[in-house]
Order: sequence, then structure tokens, then C-alpha cells
Amino acid sequence: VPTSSGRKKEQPTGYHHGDLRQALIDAALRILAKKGSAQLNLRQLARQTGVSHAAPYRHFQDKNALLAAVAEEGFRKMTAKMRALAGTEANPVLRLQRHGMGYVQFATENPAHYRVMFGSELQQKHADESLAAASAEAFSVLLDAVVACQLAGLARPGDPMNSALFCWSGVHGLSLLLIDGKLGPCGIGKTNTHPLVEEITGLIVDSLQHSRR
Amino acid sequence: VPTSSGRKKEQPTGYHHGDLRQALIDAALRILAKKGSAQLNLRQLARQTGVSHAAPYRHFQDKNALLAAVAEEGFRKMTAKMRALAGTEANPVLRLQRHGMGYVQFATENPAHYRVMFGSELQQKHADESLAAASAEAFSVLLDAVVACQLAGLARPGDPMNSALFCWSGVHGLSLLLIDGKLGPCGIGKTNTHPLVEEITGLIVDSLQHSRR
DNA sequence: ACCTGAACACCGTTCAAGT
DNA sequence: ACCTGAACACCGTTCAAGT
Repeated sequence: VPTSSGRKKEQPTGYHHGDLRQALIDAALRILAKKGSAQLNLRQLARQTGVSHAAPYRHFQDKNALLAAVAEEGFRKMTAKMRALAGTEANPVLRLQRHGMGYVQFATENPAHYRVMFGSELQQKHADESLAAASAEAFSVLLDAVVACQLAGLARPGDPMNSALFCWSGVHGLSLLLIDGKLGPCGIGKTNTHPLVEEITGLIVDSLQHSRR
Repeated sequence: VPTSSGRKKEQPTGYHHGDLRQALIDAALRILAKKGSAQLNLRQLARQTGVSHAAPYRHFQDKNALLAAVAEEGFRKMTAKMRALAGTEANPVLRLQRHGMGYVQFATENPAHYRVMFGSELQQKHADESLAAASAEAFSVLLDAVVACQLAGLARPGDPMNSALFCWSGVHGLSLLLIDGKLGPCGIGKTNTHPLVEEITGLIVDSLQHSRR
């Protein structure tokens, strides 16, 4: 059975939406941005989308499936941001740092969305295949960058997995501390990123070079 | 007004409990350990404690206040574990690493509890003073250990805050990746800690020494 | 195929009333 | 002081019925 047939563009049947599924996801992102995950519920989503509270069940098995779709979109956007911030930078160490800064930037710009991606509202994350794939692709950006550093002799050799996980731990922890406001106010200016972000991501990538282990 | 009068030992009045407040917290911890935070609700807690569903409101303003108390107890236990794992170790760098391992160990042994401490179920964490104090004390363990490293010339000088936050980011991120199973099965054996934990906490403390910044 | 309306079980919270 | 029972608003989910 095709698991996601007709997912991208549903026929505009003359019913309320050509793509209620995407409309629900968009509404969820709006709620997350404005109110937070505590206010996110299917009935409210249905109301905002102009359908009955039972309609979402035509597109999602349950609330958890909706959350999984929201998380999946988050991973795609985060991956794009990580790649965008690296731009055309040639130095592999700096590329890795820019990926990390992109990661943190996505998290601090979309705190509630980020929380859905990693928090416990969303149950059994591993059960959703396409969510797992989107998450793996984000990680692969870090992993590939670490390998590039190794090839250039700018990171300790050996299994790149550990080094990449170390980087992920660092940016993940940093993001959450920023979101929780443990490191002071999160949004300093509009486009400016927090000065600590550059410093700490720098510490992270540096430690890949200098480690004695 | 005393904010928490008679908090430790309430008089056994002959009513259902000498200390319903603590009984509710204990019941919450039991649910978190066995079922996860999704199953944690006041009515179930009241049922398990043998009181009506309205009784908890005599001791907690709302569900959020109960979660704050649960989180606070988590920070105390985590602080104790961080101190315990350092034991009588003399080397300040190794002490710092042991603190980090204790942090991760608490998180992986009590994943749902840890999630309440840092997740978004609990709203406005900063509003609860005694929760903020318990959280700050846990952080101070790391901070003090970093200062000790600096005094011994084993960590770069300068504001120890950044270095401590870097360490916290690392163990926080590592804990969550482990809890989410991104680094393979979490509980390898009963008392054995994951081999990656020692390695990555080692990387973290090492980077405090070797950083060029 | 897609959506509606009623219905069920459940939860957070409040409040008058009980001991 | 501490607890109970009824009550209200709300949510997730299901299902027969509509177009």
C-alpha cells in the first residue's frame, strides 16, 4: 500500500479545501508561534480552518499524527537553515560552525515548534517513518560536515559518528537553554544572533580538533 | 506572608493524610516512572491517593504548581547525584566530568521526570521561586567545578559562566539524545552507564583546556 | 471521497456544603 | 482547616448519516 498517496496536492474538489491536511499543519504552526504548544488542540485547529471538529480525522489518524507531521516540517526547515547559513564558506571547520549556528537559530526563532520536534508531547517518534527520515537528514548535515573536517585534517580521525553526536549534543543543549531563557533574553535584536551562540558553537568545533582522545 | 509555611511536616490531623501534598508528589513520580507524563493528571493522582479530585487544590493552586513541585524535587535529586558521583576525587577536571556523568545518569534513569524539569508541560518556570532556586543550585555545582579547574590552571581563564554554560549545554543535549534513543538503547545493563557518556563528557571537559578562545 | 452532528469518556477547575 | 459531590467548560475520539 502506498503510505502517502496524493499527499502533496489533493484535488480541489469544491469542498472546503484543496488541501485540508496542509491547512491544518499551517494553522498548527500559527498557534505554536503565537500561543505555544499548550494551546494546540485539534478542535481549535478545525475551528480556525473552518471545518467541523471531526474533519481532521480524515487526514490524520489522531492528534499524535498531526504533531508528527508538524515535527517533520520542522526538521525540513531546520535542515534548510543549517545549509543556508553555511552558504559558500570553504573552510570545513567554519562550515560546521555555521551549520550549528543555523540549528540554534531555527530553534530560538521557533521555540514552540522546536519543542514539538524534541519534546514529549509527540509520542513514539520512531514509529513515524517519514519523521525519522527528516530527522536523519538534519543529522546527516552535521555528520557530512564532520567528515569534511576529518578529510581536511581538521578533526580527530576515527568514527565521525561520535564527533557528530558531540556537536549535536552541544547545539541541542544550547538551543534549549536559550529557549528557556537560562542564558538571558533570547532575541537580541531582530536579525542578530545571540553573541554566546557564535562563541559556544566555536568551542564545540574547536574541541574536535584539540581533543586528546 | 510566609509562602510555604508548614510545608515539610503537616500535622497528622486524622484526615486521610498527614501530608497529602507530598503524597501527591510521590504519586506523580510513580506515574512518571511507569507511564510517562502523558498519563499524569490530577484526577488520577487523587484517585491513587484515595482523595476526591478536588482535594489536590487544597495544596496546589493548579496542575502547573504540582508540576513545578515535581520539577523542584527533580533538581534536588539531580544535584545530589552530581555531587555523589564526584565523591572524593581530587583532580578538578575529573570532578567536573563526574558531575556531568551524574547529571546524565539522573536524566537517563528518570527520563520522564527529567522532561518535566525541562519540557514545556510546565509553564512559566521562572515564576516559581523555589523551583528557580533548586535549578540554580544544580547549575552552581557545575560552575563551582569550573572555577576549581581554573584555579588549578586546568581551564582557560576568564568568566567561568560561559564555560559552565558550555558544559551544561553538552550534558543537557547528550541527556536528551540518549532519552530519545538517538544514540542507541539507553539502559545498557543495570548499573553500567552508556560508554558514550564517559567519552563525550570527557570531550566536553577537555575542550575547556584546549580551547584557543 | 469528504464532511457534519451527536454522542461518550475524560480532564481541569470551581464552589457550595459537609466534618 | 481540610475534604466531598455536583457542576461547567473543554478536549480527543468515534460513528452513523449526509452530499
